[in-house]
Amino acid sequence: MTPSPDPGLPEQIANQLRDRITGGLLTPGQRLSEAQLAADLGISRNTLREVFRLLTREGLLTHMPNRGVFVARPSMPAIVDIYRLRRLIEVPMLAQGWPQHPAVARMQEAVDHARLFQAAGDWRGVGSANMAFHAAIVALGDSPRLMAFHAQLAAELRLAFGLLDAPELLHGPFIDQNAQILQRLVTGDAAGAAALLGPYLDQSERAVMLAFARLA
Amino acid sequence: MTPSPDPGLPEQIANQLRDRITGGLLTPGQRLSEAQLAADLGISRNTLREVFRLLTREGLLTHMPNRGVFVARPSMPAIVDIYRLRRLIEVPMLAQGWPQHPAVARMQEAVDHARLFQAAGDWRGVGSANMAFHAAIVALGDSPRLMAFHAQLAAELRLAFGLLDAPELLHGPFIDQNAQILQRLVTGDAAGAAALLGPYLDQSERAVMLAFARLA
DNA sequence: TGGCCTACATTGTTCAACAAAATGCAAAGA
DNA sequence: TCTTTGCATTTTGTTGAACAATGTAGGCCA
Repeated sequence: MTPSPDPGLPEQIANQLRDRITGGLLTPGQRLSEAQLAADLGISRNTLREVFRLLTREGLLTHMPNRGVFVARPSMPAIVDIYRLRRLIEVPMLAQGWPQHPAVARMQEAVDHARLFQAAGDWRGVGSANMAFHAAIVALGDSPRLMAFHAQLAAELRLAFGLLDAPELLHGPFIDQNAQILQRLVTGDAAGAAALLGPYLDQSERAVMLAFARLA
Repeated sequence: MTPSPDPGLPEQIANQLRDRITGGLLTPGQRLSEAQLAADLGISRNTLREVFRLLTREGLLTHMPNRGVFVARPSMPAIVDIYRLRRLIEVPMLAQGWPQHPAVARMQEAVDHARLFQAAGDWRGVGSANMAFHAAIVALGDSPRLMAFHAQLAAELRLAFGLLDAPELLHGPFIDQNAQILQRLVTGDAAGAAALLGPYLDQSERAVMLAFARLA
């Protein structure tokens, strides 16, 4: 996601925490104590603070002044917002996509990986491959800023996925749809591909909302 | 911009630095020494580091590992990218705008302020009012994430404005166009307003590019 | 029981120190 | 003279401890 020519320690720790959060080890709403977590991770409080800033900017943590940081709690409005923005971003980028673009290879790769993960029953892997597919769609647009923004949305969405069960319903139906979109794109029918993507995202949003409603 | 219920010290310092940068006190490409700047601002190195993280995320500073932070140098591709994203964001938000939305009042306010600043010959003020107008357009969409993203783009663009001369050419022509867009919106013609905005942004981009080319 | 007040715990910020990395300079060699 | 190697210096990266400021919890008193 990030081009990351920066093997800085805070970024490494941020990756660890990201995995813990999206992996469900940290439950949403949970408070993260600076002192204790710093000791757990073997880093200083100051460095951990920098990590918190990073993840807060990404929407994975919520920072309340003088009260501490908490694992973000995905809300219904947040999910609606994220899907609206995904439509706003991904559909035009796909529509102006061009078959020889390097990102197309990454789309193909994502489709293949998703199939492999599906065969192995690893639904979390399928979800990651799915997200990689959509990141590649945005990459078609060659806008570094838009890619970074979309990556943020994806991270926040993964947080929501993490606490939902029924991963098969969330990710399964989209493996073949991804393949269809990719096929239209490589045959030069970018408009047709984009036309598929809108309903695709609607369907995905409905699935998430349903699983989310079952929670509350 | 930021709802900012956080009067945190780093944010305050960040505002100061933002002003210094967009105000042209710091020249692009200039390196900022942690120790010296911390002493100048009367804060600790650690806190300054946090400020650097903030402004780096906003695109105003560039951070090179183990080398320090530098004032970002606006590039031609960056400007092209920013304007493309502004079109992608602002036009749809305006098109789905609705006359009773609270943000409309902020658009009106921005138009009025721009006129006042123009009368006073304060072109930098006009530029700020202009940006407030466009921020209000995005606010029509009621997406907090999109507003934050757009604010980032605006900050980066202000950096480019700061080092360009001819502010009258950059900001002057758009005062009346803002008023026209607003008028169409309040009369319920959101589509017409959006139709004006596209060419408007094209014209603005051309003006920036021209001034920028004169620099190099 | 309900509201206030005090003690405690946590965050916000600073300071001083050391390790790691990059920069600049100077000397040695071709 | 030009290049290259190595060293000293400077700057960043990270740590740990300290203190102030704020929020929280529990007990006390009416």
